[in-house]
Amino acid sequence: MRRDVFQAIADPTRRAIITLIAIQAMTPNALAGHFDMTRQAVSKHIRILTECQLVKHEQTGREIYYKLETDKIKEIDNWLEQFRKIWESRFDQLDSVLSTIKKQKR
Amino acid sequence: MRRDVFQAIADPTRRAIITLIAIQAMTPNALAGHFDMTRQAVSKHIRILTECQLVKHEQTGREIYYKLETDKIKEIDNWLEQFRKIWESRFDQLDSVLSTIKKQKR
DNA sequence: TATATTTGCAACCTATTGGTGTCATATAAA
DNA sequence: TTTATATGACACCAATAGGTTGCAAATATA
Repeated sequence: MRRDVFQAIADPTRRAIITLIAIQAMTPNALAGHFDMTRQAVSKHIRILTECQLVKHEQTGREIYYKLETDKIKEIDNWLEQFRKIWESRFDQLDSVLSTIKKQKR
Repeated sequence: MRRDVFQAIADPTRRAIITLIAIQAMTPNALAGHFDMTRQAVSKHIRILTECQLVKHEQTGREIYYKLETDKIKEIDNWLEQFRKIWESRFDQLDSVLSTIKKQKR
């Protein structure tokens, strides 16, 4: 089973779950109330999020509260880092200079 | 067909393609040389990347050079923005204070 | 012109994904 | 103790994803 952070955030429901629990910890039941699908389906998404450590839980009685594990979100941020160098550097400006030269040649 | 940026970067091959063309524009043939799969499979990935505008192309003769469209990468960065507020703020520190209090109670 | 190269597209196949309903278990409430 | 509630795990199913091969079209080369 391929289970990495990128695959986890690919699903819109899972991204919504992440956003919801980022604000405050929630139980699966409470989460399910926000979606047009069964509690089991939502639980399956939570399971995937848990498996790739995007989410941690805390049990109080029979209720389980899920909350966001920000460390793994940072992993996505780290991947983006390589592109920030491109779009924040002078490459973009250089690129537009080059295409201007190209246009002038025609 | 669900086709958004998050689904596009879910696949490891597509992430590798993105990284490769971020450095320099490449043809599908050249790209295929980097992977253990057929050129058609790589082309299919390129097609998906093109459909969600992560990639743009430029034809010169019979060769087509693909290059990264950084704007769409920024979309991912924008989504992460909401979490940066969490992990860069004092919430994390507050959280550790709260759990310390919790431990002392036991 | 005849041939080779680069590419995209479609048909096809299998594994995975995302949903469902059913059930067992643990805790809370009557 | 009996009943209600919250949850996870399982079997199942349809749609999708990611790979394959084969082919047609456009451009470059002999």
